[in-house]
Amino acid sequence: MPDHTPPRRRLADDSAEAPAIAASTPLPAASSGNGARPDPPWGASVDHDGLDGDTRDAFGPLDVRSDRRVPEATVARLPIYLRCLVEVADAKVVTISSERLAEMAGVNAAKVRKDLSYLGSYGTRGVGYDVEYLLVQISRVLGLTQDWPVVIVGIGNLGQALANYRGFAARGFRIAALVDADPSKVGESVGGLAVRSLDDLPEIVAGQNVAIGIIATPAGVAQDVADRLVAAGITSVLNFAPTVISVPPGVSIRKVDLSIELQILSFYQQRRESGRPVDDVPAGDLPTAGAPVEASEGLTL
Amino acid sequence: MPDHTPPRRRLADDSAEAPAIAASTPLPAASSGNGARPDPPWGASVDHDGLDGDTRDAFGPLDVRSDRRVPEATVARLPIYLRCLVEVADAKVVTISSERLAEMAGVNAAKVRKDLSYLGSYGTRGVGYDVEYLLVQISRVLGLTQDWPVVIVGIGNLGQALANYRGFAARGFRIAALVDADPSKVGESVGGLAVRSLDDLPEIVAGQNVAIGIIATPAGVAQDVADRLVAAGITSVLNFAPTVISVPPGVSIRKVDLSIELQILSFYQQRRESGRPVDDVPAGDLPTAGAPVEASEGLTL
DNA sequence: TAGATTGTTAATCGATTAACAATC
DNA sequence: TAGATTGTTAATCGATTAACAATC
Repeated sequence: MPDHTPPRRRLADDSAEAPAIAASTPLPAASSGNGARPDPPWGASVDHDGLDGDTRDAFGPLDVRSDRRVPEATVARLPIYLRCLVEVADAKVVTISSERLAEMAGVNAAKVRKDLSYLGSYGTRGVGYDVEYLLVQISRVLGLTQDWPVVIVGIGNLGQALANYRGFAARGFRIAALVDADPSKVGESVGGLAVRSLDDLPEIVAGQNVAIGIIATPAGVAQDVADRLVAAGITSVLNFAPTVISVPPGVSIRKVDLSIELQILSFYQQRRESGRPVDDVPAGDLPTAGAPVEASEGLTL
Repeated sequence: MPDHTPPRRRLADDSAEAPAIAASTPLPAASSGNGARPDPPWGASVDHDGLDGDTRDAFGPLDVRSDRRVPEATVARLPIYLRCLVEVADAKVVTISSERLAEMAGVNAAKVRKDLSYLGSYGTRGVGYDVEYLLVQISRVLGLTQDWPVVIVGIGNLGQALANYRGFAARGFRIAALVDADPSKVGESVGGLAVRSLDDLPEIVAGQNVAIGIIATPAGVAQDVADRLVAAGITSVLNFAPTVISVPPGVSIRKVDLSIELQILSFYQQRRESGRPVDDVPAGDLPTAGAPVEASEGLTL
């Protein structure tokens, strides 16, 4: 069986610029022993970007760019792989094949290999991927080796639920502050934090170096809140308000829209009920999965 | 200016099989007068599916299938368009151009036209789309002309927030029941509903004809809950638990994963901070939008 | 060596978008 | 008629996936 040797690394390394792996506990993985990651022979083979051939791509074959472009769809799947890896690491599994990882993540094995290949050559042919090592690499690529303070704006039902959500802290997203426009809410304690005024935003963002803002307000004020967040220096926004908001270039935005998800389900449900062909099962953010995952992580959502 | 006449309809109509437009109030739009929709001349031009040519598609040109295939990406955008239309309808605007709708939805105008063309020819050249009419058509396609009872499983922080979320009912998703496995929670009242036992699931689903289930439990029990939902007869699942769950074919599943969204933001944030080229701004479910939407709908999320 | 499994290629598919004829 | 705007085409782009040579 697999005579496991630490995987070689082929791509140019960008860890020089990347933040050092923090001693804090950014990942659940930290508790499952990621200090013991294999120590691969750095620079064993100093070759270029691996793109040799007719691939339609802007990189010339000599362009050793540390910032390999990672497709958007791949970025969105990396957190899933990470979660699966944490799970198998907790079970003390040392190596994992793309096949098994794919099964757990609910995707195609070829997709897993392709996705991971954007990060570098972290597998070993005939063996698989070293779980701990891959886990650390994905964490690094995702920027999870550092702590990200976040601010939540809008402390209604959802804001409070988010403030109490343990899964954020468990993944290195520390809630730095809760903010609300309603004076009657300011000062109230939620999840161990005192709610602060919307006017304190600039001070909070600057003082605690907050880069990520979460909008959990009613739709009507979401754009205004977004503007204030951006003005205060926030450059990543997660929007839960059921409205489209716009941000200037250079600011990232993602949205989570509860009603929209239900409406999408409604579409496919209706098709089924009216006896239509229902070509494909619908459309998760990720496909329907195929694995009997027996999840661990004691999250009390 | 636009001499507005009711838009013609070109595609084969499938309203024969589709549920009748309910008299209930499935949409906020109901309150803005959608009873007054224009009455287009049905069957004016009886033509086929419009797919004539070399498009790689399974439909033969003579195959008048009522169930036009709507691309997944389009389905995911229809709820956004709908929301924008409700907003302009409330402002008593009668027609809207693809350009304006695109601006509001934060997408490309060509995309709006292409998306809407999958539903039929509901616009009028030189004029635009009749707001109320388009609104009704999108609602119908999405299955929002009927009421969808939903059951929420897991009444923790998030489950309670969801139970109190007014946006669901406002869009025709009636919360039929709240369910939890914890006996100490059963009987408790949340958002005006008594929490029921997980064991009551079959009875609830059958008795109230529930098709959609929402999982808001910890990851560890999510798969088991999904299995029970499916066994009880649920065929659409919205999963908030941070784990991949699998369901049999014929059951739809979508997921909302809070931590994953933050991790994706972290990726792009890190790229920016480390002075990388940051080719593209990241990756919302929908793009970054471009419109100063001043939202209405008084949702108290 | 034989078996296993990666990393990459290339085919294919689906989604996006500019452009423009159709037509109000 | 002139201006506006749709609906559709076709080019392009990005994502998926089977297949297989490389190699452990």
